[in-house]
Amino acid sequence: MVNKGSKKTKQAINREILESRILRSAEIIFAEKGFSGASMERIAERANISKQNLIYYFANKDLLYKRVLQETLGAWIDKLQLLELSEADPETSIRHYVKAKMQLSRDYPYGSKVFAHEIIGGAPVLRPYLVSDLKPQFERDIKVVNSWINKGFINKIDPAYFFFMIWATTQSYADFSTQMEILMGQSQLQEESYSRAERAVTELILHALGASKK
Amino acid sequence: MVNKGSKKTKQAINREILESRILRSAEIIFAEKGFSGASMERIAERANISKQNLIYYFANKDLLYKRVLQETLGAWIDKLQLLELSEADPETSIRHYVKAKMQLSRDYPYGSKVFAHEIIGGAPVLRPYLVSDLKPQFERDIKVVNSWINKGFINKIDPAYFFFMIWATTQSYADFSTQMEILMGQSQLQEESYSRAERAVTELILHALGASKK
DNA sequence: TTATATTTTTACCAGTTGGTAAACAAAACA
DNA sequence: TGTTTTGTTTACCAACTGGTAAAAATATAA
Repeated sequence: MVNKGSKKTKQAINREILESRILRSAEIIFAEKGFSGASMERIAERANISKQNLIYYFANKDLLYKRVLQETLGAWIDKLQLLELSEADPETSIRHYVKAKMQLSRDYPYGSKVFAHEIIGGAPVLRPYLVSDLKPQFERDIKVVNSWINKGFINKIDPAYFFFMIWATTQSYADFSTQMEILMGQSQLQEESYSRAERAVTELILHALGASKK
Repeated sequence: MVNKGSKKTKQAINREILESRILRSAEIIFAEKGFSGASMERIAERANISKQNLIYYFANKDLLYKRVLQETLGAWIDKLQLLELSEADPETSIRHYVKAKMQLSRDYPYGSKVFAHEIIGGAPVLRPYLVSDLKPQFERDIKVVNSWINKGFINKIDPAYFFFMIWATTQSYADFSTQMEILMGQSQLQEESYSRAERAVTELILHALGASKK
């Protein structure tokens, strides 16, 4: 009882910490094994608690999975809505957009992988969110790019293909990192290598659109 | 006994037909549910045989999974080795390369998805093949692209990023078809829509490289 | 301190699943 | 035709897994 104010009790704080520790563990296990391959036992193990204790915080696996997906999608939408494509300046807009997407791949590699598994599997859980959240945003962005085309700022190509290319390219740095590491002979994509990739991808995309000033 | 020659018995023929029917079923189920989520029961069901009968043809699930991956990777390598990037003519080479990759996405969407699940999950099974088969091919192709750069035919960018972009973009038409269908409001990517995508992707990539003659 | 709410542990189970063993059926061979 | 090889079905099970029930422990409030 009580505690109507804003002060958080020790319990509430610990709860938050533990919940986010669980979510991070779940993210990694789901990314590695997919929904079915991830066991509650292993997720709990990774979070250093018992399986039953995990179930105390997240009543069932579906719920935990949804939370992981929501957190990822939330982070993406937050970051990408901020930058609002500007009608006036394609190059700057695209630079920011690509940079933000690349940073998301770097900062949330596991969430990205869980998302990828989900979509590849037909989006059984995420479909409603894609329709209600992503689609409207997508349609707004399409309009902006169309205005660029009409003003002759960039090449004349259906904007949908343009976005698909950006998404695929940037997300592949999270989703297919394993393949990249094997091919480039690195144990992991280091910080420096990541910013080099960011620059390369940005230039490739600017050229693809014909938005580069050079 | 006997049958040292090349004539195939009815049994052998039926066996081949049934095995490929099983592999097609397995491909679809693995694509949809991932390795762990795919049950032998459901794969058998889809192939219209009993689970035990399935096990008669493929002794265990790991073996079946490996076969599905091998068939896909085999088809890819077959198609892509054929086209051998030509040192002389970047534009034609790239057009063929992109076209081949897009056709693979269209013709083997399920295999592509199984492959994606596998890589995203850390390539536990495919890693050796990536090292022994894909990496050497990759390194040969890198050299060709480098020669283009040195001759000033295309923009100066690390070829690795270039290939990652092509792969990500083309494969996304198989792997993320669900997302694309939701965003473009289509029940499936139709034939016509696919060839439009092929043209768009080709132009985007040619521009990205600065290999377009226009 | 005592009562209450929260958290953790212990014990357990029903459903699913990959796989084995063996009986049974059908085709190919001699 | 009888025999052997190949293919299919039936019966079954051990291991794993998500989840329930409830007891035990710990922290918070009065």
